[in-house]
Amino acid sequence: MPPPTGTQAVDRASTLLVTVLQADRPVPFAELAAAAQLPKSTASRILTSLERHGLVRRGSDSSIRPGPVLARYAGSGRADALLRLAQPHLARLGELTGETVNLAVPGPTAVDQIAQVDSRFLLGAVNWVGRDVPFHCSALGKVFLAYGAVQVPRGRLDRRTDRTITTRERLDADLEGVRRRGFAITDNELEAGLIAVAAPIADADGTVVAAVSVTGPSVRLTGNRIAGVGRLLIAETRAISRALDPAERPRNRKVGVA
Amino acid sequence: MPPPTGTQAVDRASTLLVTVLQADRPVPFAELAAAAQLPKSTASRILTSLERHGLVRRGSDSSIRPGPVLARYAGSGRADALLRLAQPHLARLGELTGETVNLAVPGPTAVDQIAQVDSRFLLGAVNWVGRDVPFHCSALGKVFLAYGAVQVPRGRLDRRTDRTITTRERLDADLEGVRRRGFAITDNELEAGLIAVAAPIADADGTVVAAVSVTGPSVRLTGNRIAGVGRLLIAETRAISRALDPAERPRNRKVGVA
DNA sequence: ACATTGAGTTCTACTATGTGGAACTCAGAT
DNA sequence: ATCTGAGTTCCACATAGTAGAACTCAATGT
Repeated sequence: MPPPTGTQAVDRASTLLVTVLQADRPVPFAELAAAAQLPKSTASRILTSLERHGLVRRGSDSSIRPGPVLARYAGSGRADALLRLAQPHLARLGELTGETVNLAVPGPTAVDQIAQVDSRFLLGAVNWVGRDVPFHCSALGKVFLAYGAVQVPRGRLDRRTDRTITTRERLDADLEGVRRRGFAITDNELEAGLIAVAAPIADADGTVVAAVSVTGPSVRLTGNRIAGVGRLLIAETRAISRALDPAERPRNRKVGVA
Repeated sequence: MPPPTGTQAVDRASTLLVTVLQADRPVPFAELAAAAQLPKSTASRILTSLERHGLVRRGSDSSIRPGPVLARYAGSGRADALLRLAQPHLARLGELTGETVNLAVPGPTAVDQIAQVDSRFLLGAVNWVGRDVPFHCSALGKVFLAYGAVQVPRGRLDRRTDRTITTRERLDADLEGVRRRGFAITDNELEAGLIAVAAPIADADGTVVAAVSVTGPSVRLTGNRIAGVGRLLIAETRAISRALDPAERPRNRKVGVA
């Protein structure tokens, strides 16, 4: 199912930009064009536009890196308050559990990861930036579903393992459980051997805007340990929600035409 | 002179994205479309694409804010090393001079501002994010010209005041002076009553990649004070260049196709 | 010194793609 | 219940983007 609505050029530009942003160092032009599967002429043209707007910068060796507009944005403060506020809490969860901790927000069609604290163990969840994690079979996704941050996707519920929930009724029942408990669990539903627990972060209005998860292998995250992790998660996510409260109001200041 | 090379859609998308990044809070959709001078249908379509790629996010009230990809980029470290390293030095320059301090990189056609420390006085340079500051009549621009970070623009040299340098010969002479002194000066050349002093930041190879300026009104930045500011600038920019050195090497790690 | 290769930009003819007005939907006001 | 405003979807048209080929420039080899 390719993009339903027509915007090829912008999609391509976005792909290029995202690739540059996710690479951890300047991306050589050729590699970038290849990664985006674009003929070099097209890639060149699009990058010229992005450069004009300061979104990318070409080094003297003509490798591509994030541009001044992004540096400025990243540098000074207004970068998502969420991450700054959440960071210490994520770190603490990492300390306490030793497992992989993730912060995510609801994307249009899948869970969007924002930050990750890596597991202390050798066997742990790898970094999944850019992977497509569906709502119905991830702990983070279930949190978003349970608290109405996203709608249950139309169409068939993808089966990822033999334990994946694929019917609406069973999913609804599970989500009810999430709301009762205050945290969501996925137990071998996304990938065999993988267990995750997640709890919601709400803004001042009580709207769920993000979620935090703890993920590990089923050999470590067993029975009652899950309940304990759940309790920790609730404590930390509540703290984050509280921290989020007083901020996030002002909507003054008009946008200039430059 | 509209964009010479053809890329309307990407230009429009960039404008939208930049606007969102520069606003200090979520931008209401209508305002955004207006700022970019786009019919709402077009704006909507483009934003849908940007959202698909996680570059923007639409709040429940459908105001637009930077998306998870940007939050992630901003949040975790790889945001321009330059700014992080320079920040304390800029702050110190602000302390010592009391004047407006700017960090900038060479853009394709003009000086690209990255960060600013505001003047302690009431009369000082305002924030000029997004303004078009030409190379030949700004201190920062002259630094880039003098050290070959950009070429002297073809075509007529724009006259901004009666003291603006508009001939190649006089500009070359001035740039020679910049190289001799180690810092550049603009005295009433960009705007009446405005004086700026700037010095270069070089990377490990000695290539000039950025510059720092101190800007103030001619009533305060007089004669010998300029020399003193120049000396301060050189000291701090040297320190930044040195700090920049050991980093910025690794160009391993391939870019995945996601 | 001259040919060779490779990386990136510019050119150009073709048509696929993006455009924007109008119609539509939805939510909140009156 | 009707209106108003905000945003999304639709659709016929032509503008704007596409990709191959030609071109430029630099680096490398003989």
